[in-house]
Amino acid sequence: MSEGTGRYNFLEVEEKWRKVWETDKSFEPSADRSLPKYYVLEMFPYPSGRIHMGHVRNYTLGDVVARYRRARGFNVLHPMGWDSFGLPAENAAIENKVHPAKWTRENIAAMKAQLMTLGLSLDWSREISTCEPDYYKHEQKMFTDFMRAGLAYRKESWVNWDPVENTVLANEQVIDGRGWRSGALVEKRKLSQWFLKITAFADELLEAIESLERWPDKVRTMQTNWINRSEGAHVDFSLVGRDDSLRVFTTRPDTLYGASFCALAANHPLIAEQAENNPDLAEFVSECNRLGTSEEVIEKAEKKGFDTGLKVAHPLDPSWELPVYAANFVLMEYGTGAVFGCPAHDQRDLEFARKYGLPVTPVVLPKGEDPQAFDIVNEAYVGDGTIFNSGFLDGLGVDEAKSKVIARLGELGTGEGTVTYRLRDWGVSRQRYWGCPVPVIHCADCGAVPVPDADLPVALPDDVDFDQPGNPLDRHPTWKHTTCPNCGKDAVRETDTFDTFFESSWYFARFCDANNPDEAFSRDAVDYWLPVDQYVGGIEHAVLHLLYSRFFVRALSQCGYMNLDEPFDGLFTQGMVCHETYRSEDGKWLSPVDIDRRGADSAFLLGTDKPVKIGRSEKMSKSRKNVVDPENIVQTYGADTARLFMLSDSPPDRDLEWTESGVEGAWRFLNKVWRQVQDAIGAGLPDRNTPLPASFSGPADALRRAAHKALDGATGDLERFHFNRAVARIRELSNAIGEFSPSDDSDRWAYREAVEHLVQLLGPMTPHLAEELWRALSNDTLVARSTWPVADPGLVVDDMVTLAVQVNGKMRAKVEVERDASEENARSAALSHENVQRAMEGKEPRKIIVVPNRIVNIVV
RNA sequence: GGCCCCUUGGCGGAAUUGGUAGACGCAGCAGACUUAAAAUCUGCUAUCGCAGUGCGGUGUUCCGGUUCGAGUCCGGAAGGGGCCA
Repeated sequence: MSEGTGRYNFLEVEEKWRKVWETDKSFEPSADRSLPKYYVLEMFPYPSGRIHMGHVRNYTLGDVVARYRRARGFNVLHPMGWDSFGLPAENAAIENKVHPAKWTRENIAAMKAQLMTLGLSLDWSREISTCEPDYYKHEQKMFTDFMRAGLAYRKESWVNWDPVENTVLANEQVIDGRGWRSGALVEKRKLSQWFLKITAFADELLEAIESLERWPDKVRTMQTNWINRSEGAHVDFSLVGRDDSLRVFTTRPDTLYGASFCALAANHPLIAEQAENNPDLAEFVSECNRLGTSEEVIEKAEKKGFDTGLKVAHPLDPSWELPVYAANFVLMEYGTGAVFGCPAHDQRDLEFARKYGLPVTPVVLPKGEDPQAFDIVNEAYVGDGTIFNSGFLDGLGVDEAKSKVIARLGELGTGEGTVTYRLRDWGVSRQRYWGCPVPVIHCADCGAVPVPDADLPVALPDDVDFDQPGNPLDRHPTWKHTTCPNCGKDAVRETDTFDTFFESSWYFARFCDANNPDEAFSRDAVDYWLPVDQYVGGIEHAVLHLLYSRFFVRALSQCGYMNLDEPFDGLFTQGMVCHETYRSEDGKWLSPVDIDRRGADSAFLLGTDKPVKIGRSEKMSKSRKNVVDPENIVQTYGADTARLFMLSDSPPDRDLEWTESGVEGAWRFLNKVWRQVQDAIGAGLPDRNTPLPASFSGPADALRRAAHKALDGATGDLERFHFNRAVARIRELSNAIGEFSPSDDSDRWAYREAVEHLVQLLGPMTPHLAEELWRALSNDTLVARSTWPVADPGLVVDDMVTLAVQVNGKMRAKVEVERDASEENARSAALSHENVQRAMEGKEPRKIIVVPNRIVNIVV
């Protein structure tokens, strides 16, 4: 404890207790599988080299849960690791000539040291790093098992190709048709790639969303939309003058009589066939390919088509012929890559029809419209209505017409009902070095052969250069040359690596048995620990990471690794950490460390009188320079202050505004608590085991009530992730303690009780200070290992309650009555109050509503 | 364009889920301690009126509704945000 200064010496104290926890192995879970378990996990970080405030918030929230659950008697697993494959390491290699492995390992060491200073209750004995062969060899095994189970397959696929980065981009990495990093115009290219069959679980993934009760609705909606199940039909249009037919997918078979053309994706096989003898069509196809595969870009682009000259016959009326177009808004990956256009009832089709002079025939009549007068001008009608202009479907509703037309198509053999999804199979191949090698050998005779288990891992070679663009694995002189495990002939290794979402799709399972050298994890370990009880992370992973992980537990279950429905039982998505932005007069962004804040709304460049413009609070980002380095905060105020501030004002799911004054407020509070406990000790607290006194003075009773109410309320708040409210209650207790001065032994007994509650409540939030004070109160245990106190219900509810009295709904008085007083007593207490009498102006009450322990409303 | 969410003092937010609006904190003001400052402590702080410690009016973005009673429920509008297009 610090001497002389009268202030809390956090530097000494925080380091001391971290060492104690480490020696004590306080955060390693018990191996006893009969204990109730609780698995708390925060999304593991990419090792960029330094932690940022977003990490501090994320890991503080998780740590509060972990420490609280431990105190509630759970066997808690709270691990940490590194999502350590990925592009930045390769970029560093290119820019700074440092090997990705070296760069990554150094970053991990630096970030780990920073994380250590936060006092997180992590079990570091389970630390994992996904770029190490002892991690990725297991996922290579999984992949070969997926191949054998038919869950991984290879196909030619159109991809977004970034010509500068020389790699495939995901749709979300394409912004306005350009690569998100390089800014280069993205091209469509056809590559042979590996896919994981996530669509095999589309229905299951969709239906199970309903069971994820402890997930935010927002995330559940986003996943539902992402999977986007749609019921519709496959319809076959026979090609005029040929023997084959064109299969289209539609969600609106009821509008088939409104068809005026068919449109095909530019890379539909039929278009490829036609383009061979049609250079103009071929040019159109390559123009479409330049658009990329992003749906958003495609949707925003001008709708263009190219008449192939082919005709198809209408499936319900063979004498009716429709033209066939290649179109830039139809995707080969969705449905069948072909649609029929019904301009009257689809906006895209309408724009297309207007452009190419195609007929627009309305077939759905909105309620109340006259069939003779109803006309489509600039807006397609997509709503409900009655079918008309449609032969045997006339007069039916949309849904009835759908089933009837599907039945008819079935009879005619020209179509059938079907279900499609927007969700597509997950392409996992990346043309990159710093990733997990795809464990496959290509043999001229045997094809793609999985690497046998005994040969795993397929480790990345260390001797690579990054002097040229493209994949260093591919141009490595020896690495890819090997022999076929089947026939023994010369063969080559796959040189692609996995998408880094692969590693993060199963890391939560590895943590259950992180040091298992033989298997990814033992069945026993995952059976006990999974699912994760509380997952905490950013909303940015609402779809991909979380959906892939949900897919993985299903795929792994199918392959016998585990038996699990869902990986994450509870999910919490925290808000961003924001800060004011500053700009100099010439418009340059300025960092908060260079700002001299004077008063509520003026600021100057530090050490000068140059005014600075204060901008609105935005997410901390390097580009706006509004970042505050956690390391500085921890050095200046200590980890507990940073943690407390993270928890104090804003609800965890909302954005948090980082303010210097708020941090100082948290720091002041910690010092106040420290002083309060010193004062209490100075007052001569009774020994810990002193029995409960028979009676208490009025102030002591009030203090005890404050302590038990704070405990009861804060416990409920912690259960419900209302950490900001829990902090408020703790401050209330501190305020009550500050007003108390003991005068006898029973007072001092109550004093100790209140102070101990305060310290224990702070345990999950400011653990270092809590340990220091707990020890100062002559406890020989650790708060980290202590049991959460239980509130005495008799002290949580008061004997007397204040009733609000309203007259005609307006608050007029407050009256004190006994808790659970009879309606009669409440009524007469209310009526006898002088303010109430005055407000009633001598009138007779017409009706009196009494809500026990809350309110009396007198209607006159 | 579609769907969803949000809007409470100068600021962050609270409100037992239909029952005392503004807990707790930040900022501010006043005071105590001090030679002084820092630190700390105390008080005030939605707003207007009557004149002072109480009483009354108004007040949860705006308009309307349901109800004895609405920040909370319903309908509409505005502004902000998110997701999908």
